[in-house]
Amino acid sequence: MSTWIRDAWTDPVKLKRLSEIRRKELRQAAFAVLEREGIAGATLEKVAAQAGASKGIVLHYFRNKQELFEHAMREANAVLCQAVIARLRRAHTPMERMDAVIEGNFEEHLFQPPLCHAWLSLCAEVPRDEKMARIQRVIHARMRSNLLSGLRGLASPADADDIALGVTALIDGLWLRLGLQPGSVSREQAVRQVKNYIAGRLALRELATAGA
Amino acid sequence: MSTWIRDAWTDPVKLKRLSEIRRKELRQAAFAVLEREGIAGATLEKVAAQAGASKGIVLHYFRNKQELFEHAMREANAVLCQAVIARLRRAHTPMERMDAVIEGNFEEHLFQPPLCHAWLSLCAEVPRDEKMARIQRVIHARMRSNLLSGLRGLASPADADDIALGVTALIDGLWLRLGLQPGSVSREQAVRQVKNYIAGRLALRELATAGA
DNA sequence: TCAAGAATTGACCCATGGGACAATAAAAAG
DNA sequence: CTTTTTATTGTCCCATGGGTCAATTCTTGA
Repeated sequence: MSTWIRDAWTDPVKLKRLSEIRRKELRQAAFAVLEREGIAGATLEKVAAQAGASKGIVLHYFRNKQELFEHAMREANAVLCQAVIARLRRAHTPMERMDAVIEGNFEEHLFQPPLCHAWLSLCAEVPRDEKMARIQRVIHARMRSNLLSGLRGLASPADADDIALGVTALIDGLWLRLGLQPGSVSREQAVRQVKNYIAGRLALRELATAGA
Repeated sequence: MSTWIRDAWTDPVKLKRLSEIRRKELRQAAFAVLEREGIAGATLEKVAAQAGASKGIVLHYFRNKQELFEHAMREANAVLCQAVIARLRRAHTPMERMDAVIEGNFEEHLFQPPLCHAWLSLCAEVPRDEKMARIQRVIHARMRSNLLSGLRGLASPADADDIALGVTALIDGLWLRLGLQPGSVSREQAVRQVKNYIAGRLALRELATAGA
């Protein structure tokens, strides 16, 4: 029997067939419930029902409610992340890398109110859940690093840092807008918005150096 | 005995002395609990305890939990709003108006993680609470209008609209960042970030018209 | 000073939710 | 074909939380 360790929540491969599949189903069910009910209304029974199973099974695979939703957060993040990664692979110039991040963050089928609602509910728990906070930090760090890999070719290190912060904030803000007022911002608008932000900041930079 | 009518939820005039004061205390207590516990952990008993009263009194003043937190949202918003209004009164040029909105949104004593956490929790409920959604729309509309009152003097109507959206999103995003990683963004950074965004967008505009 | 009405409390009810567990079905291993 | 593990269920328990209510204390206006 071979040995492998992938990561904490995708471990044994042989066991994966059943055990890991169930876990994934349950994570996804948890997320779906979150979309509909929010964190306050998300109950183990509802998650079980959503997955077509019994409440007992949920607690068989996850120590408790908290752990379940932490895994749901990882799951959701993984999906979001995948979209960006895929695009990054096709990007070569710095600008292409930026665009990959931007457009990956606003993929048509992801940039939707329900996903945003669930995400919001999870974010709202971050301050009280150290594990979630850690996940959140990782997400942000990766986002930042993806952006910097492009930005470093376009601006000074200090500016790159600053612009990266602005871009992440702007992206989050646009998602929030979508969640709070579905339909108030389209995918195209969002993408354009971020691209304009970057173009504007870079233009400022040019003006400053050229005009000086 | 003087008379006043403030607004819909501060109605009866004589009753205000006691009734309205308690209501305010309870709204604030509700908000304080939200800061600590999030929406999932916010219970009527905790709110009562926070206010130094009994659970019964909470339901004496508010029909139910939902209504209580809707009022808490109004309360919080009113505070935020006041900060901007005060600064707007002292602003006269378009640019000053923009700065008033920006700096008002990042006042030192308001731009703090706990406030942000509570706010996040409320936002997470918006999709399932029509009243909250309405409050949210009002908040956003006012913010937008405040921004446009300055922006109209600085850009074309279409650009003004677009920049206003960007600014609100950026502000929200910076708040979110603060909530998710306390200490990761200072008030000064936030203000600078938004001002740079505006400057950049306006610079783009100039380049486009000048270069054409 | 007294009556009407508000403020406030604590006890109570009931539904729900998280979690433990024993019992059973299904697989896997031998 | 057994034995041992794993999957899965349904039941049970208990704490908690929202909401009602009657009873009591306070205000206040006449």
